[in-house]
Amino acid sequence: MRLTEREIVAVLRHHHYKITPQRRAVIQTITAVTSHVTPTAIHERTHREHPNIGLVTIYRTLEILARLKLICELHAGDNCPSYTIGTPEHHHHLICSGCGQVIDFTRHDLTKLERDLSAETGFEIKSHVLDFTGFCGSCQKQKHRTT
Amino acid sequence: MRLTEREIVAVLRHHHYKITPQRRAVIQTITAVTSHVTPTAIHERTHREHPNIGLVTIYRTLEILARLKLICELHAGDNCPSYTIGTPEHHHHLICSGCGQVIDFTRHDLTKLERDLSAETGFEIKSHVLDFTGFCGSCQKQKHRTT
DNA sequence: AAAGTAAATGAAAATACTTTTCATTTGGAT
DNA sequence: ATCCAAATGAAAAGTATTTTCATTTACTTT
Ligand SMILES: [Mn+2]
Ligand SMILES: [Mn+2]
Ligand SMILES: [Zn+2]
Ligand SMILES: [Zn+2]
Repeated sequence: MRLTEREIVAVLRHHHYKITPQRRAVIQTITAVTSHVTPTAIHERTHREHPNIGLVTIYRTLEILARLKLICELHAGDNCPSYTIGTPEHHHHLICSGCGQVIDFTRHDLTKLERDLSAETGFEIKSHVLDFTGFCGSCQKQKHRTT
Repeated sequence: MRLTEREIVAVLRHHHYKITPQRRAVIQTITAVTSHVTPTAIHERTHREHPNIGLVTIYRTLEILARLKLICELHAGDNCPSYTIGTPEHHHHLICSGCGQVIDFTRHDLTKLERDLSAETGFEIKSHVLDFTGFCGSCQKQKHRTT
């Protein structure tokens, strides 16, 4: 269900963005990683293979990918600075406050609520965010330990 | 339905926080304002009456109030830097991308979904965020204007 | 009422994150 | 092969937030 590097590149081409080695490298990093990661983390990973890619390029590339909805931007309560991942289709999140892991889920349809709210308030609703926060199994155990 | 300065002060007392003039001032500002505002905006407003309150104190006070769930922290997509307001009880948001206005609503119960997710993933779910984004009535009109 | 003390404050410095600027390079069209 | 707008990266600038630490103060204990 996740987009491949190929597909992402195709979308960029279609929007007349140039396919540079740097952009390819960022896309590779993102598609390779399964978790939500920060711009800095993406830079570090990409930097390994591509030693002189600048952090600025990471920011610029992420901005494009996010605008085209090719990646998912996450603003989680605590570690807010916008997070991203390689799962583009609409989904919701389950975030562990302990270890930071993020589980995506697609369950739950909010279109009815959306329609009702729209009718009541006159808003034209474009999108929504539904994120749950808590503690994953192993983080719960850790909390109960004395050491 | 919103907490009063009195009530907030009482909760702080109950948690053994000292009631300083600075904290009172911040609480006054927040309870007086009906919209979500940034730490800097809170500082500016509070500063008028209390000319030498430091921005640090605003941050520190907001952190306490948020932890005690006395204010609502908002991380909206675009203007992320954590926003706050004086409506403490659990609610959801309708955010206008045009003018930044935020409407709170309490409708929609997510406890069933929460229970299901918890059972499936083993997560102990503590809270959730449900925010809708779009354009309010007047911002839609503005978009359609030619000037 | 006075004293004592841990908590709170604010100025300044440190840190962190993100955007802007601009000279140089380069992808892809012609 | 040539051309040029788009892209890049180093550096600087702009913001946001946290830490440090000397000083003050709210509140408890006399
Ligand atoms: Mn996601
Ligand atoms: Mn709110
Ligand atoms: Zn965890
Ligand atoms: Zn609006």
